[in-house]
Amino acid sequence: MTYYVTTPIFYVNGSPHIGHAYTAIAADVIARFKRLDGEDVRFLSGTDEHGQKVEKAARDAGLDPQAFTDRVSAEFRTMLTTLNISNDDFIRTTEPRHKAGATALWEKLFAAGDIYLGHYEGFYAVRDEDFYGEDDLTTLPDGTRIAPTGAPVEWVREPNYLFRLSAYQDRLLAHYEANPDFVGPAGKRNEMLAFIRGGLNDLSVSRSSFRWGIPVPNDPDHVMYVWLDALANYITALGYPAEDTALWRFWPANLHLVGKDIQRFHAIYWPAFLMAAGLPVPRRIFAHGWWTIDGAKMSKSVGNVVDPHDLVAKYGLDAVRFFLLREVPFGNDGDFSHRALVSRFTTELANDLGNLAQRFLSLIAKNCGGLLPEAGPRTEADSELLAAAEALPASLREKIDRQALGEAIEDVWRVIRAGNAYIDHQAPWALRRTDPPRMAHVLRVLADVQRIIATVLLPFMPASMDRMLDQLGVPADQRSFAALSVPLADATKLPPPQGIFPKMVEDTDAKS
RNA sequence: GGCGGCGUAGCUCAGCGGUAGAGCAGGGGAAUCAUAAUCCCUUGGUCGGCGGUUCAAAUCCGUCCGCCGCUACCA
Repeated sequence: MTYYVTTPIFYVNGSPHIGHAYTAIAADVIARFKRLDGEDVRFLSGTDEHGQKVEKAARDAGLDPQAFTDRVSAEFRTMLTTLNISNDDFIRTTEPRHKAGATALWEKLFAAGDIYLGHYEGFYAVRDEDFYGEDDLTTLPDGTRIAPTGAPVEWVREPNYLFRLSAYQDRLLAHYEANPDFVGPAGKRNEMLAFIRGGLNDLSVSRSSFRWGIPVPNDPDHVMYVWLDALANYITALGYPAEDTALWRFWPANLHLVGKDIQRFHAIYWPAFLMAAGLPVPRRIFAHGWWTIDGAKMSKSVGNVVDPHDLVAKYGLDAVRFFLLREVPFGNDGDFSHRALVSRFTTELANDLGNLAQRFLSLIAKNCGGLLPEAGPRTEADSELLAAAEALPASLREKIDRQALGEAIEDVWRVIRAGNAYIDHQAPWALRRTDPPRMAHVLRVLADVQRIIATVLLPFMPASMDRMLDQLGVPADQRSFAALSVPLADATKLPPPQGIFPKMVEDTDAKS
């Protein structure tokens, strides 16, 4: 089975922050999980590089738009590398393949009669080069209206191409009805439905007030409005309009992962564009929440914007990946703080998971000559623990399929806690005297359980769990769910145990 | 204003018709293999207020209070 998962393409008018990192990590976990589960996976990320804001940001930076986007796009690529994101492709909307595909999509919609020449009108602030809604405006005592920025606005009317969104209201509703899982989380789905039921207006899909965009076919005065351009990336990266290529098998996407602020574009406009183009729509769109920092909204003016590179440098990549997905039910908003991260790391990674491995591995090293012990007859307690571990791949699959990443981690932790209880109750250090074969068996049960734990956690913490599997003597080509059915060879030589998650040393003088 | 959601132990949350649960934090004990890490037991809640339906309500309905989201062209 194919599985196609995407991040949004990141808008290059600013540098990467924790929000971008969050989307990328979550999508990466899902992509890695599906690969581990034997699926044929395509994982796409990229950058969204057109539009007035980019044009302006480039001008402010004293660069031409292409040079500017080259630079910022590279920052996002670097972020993905830093975060160990396993995307198969990275698309930029300024690439020829994208421009060609987006142009083809436009032509298709135009030919179908769903794009027509009309006009867009609204309150426009020349100083801000931006349109404003009536609700945003303030009327001064002398009757002039001003934007929130203080800039005076005027009513302008601009010729524009419009997309016949209104014609798709019923088809969208029917699709939502027939596919209850089309949009997640459920609350967001209701918002989308309410929006559609409220009536859809046609959508302006071109602009003539700036130049930095893909030219509208046969009308060079216009460029495509950024959303039509941007959303098309999900198919242009598969080679659209060519539908006979090897990559096209991945369409429709299984999952568009997005931030909650851009959900409407993905859950309403994008399916309508696809319907108009005669293409199947994505199977699911899931919106995740936002992070506050120490309880405060992240903003440039407050100066609390978190740079992913700084986080990784300070805490280590897998600690960050784990924290972001563990701390909060996926889909909810969360709060990031040093204290919370360190607490999660210490109790769950160091004490629960890391220490469990260290406990039985050091016993194997000392009492079994560092060789993986043989299994013996099972007691009820053995079977119970093993069964709980063996159930993990299936239970995680179900949770990953509804993007319940936090619940998936919780499932694993239940087994980890059971593992710590098991080793305490079995007390292999006492069996060493009284019943050495039973001791060997207990240690083997723990090794087998830990192997499953480390395997199912690979998508979340790839580098750390690879090291844990090294410690368990699992060959590099035996790290998949399918491989779990093949037991490790008895007497496999294990390397000397080494802590995977050494505790973070708190800087007691952090203020200086 | 309209539509929707939430309010459960100190904290973060699960439960969504059958007389309250998890993790963390707090208290007591055990063990000593281990990153002084673990395990066992335990304190703690009139499940936002008030009414109603029901043999039975965090769980359904109404209402009030308090938060939050969406309400179109702004990634």
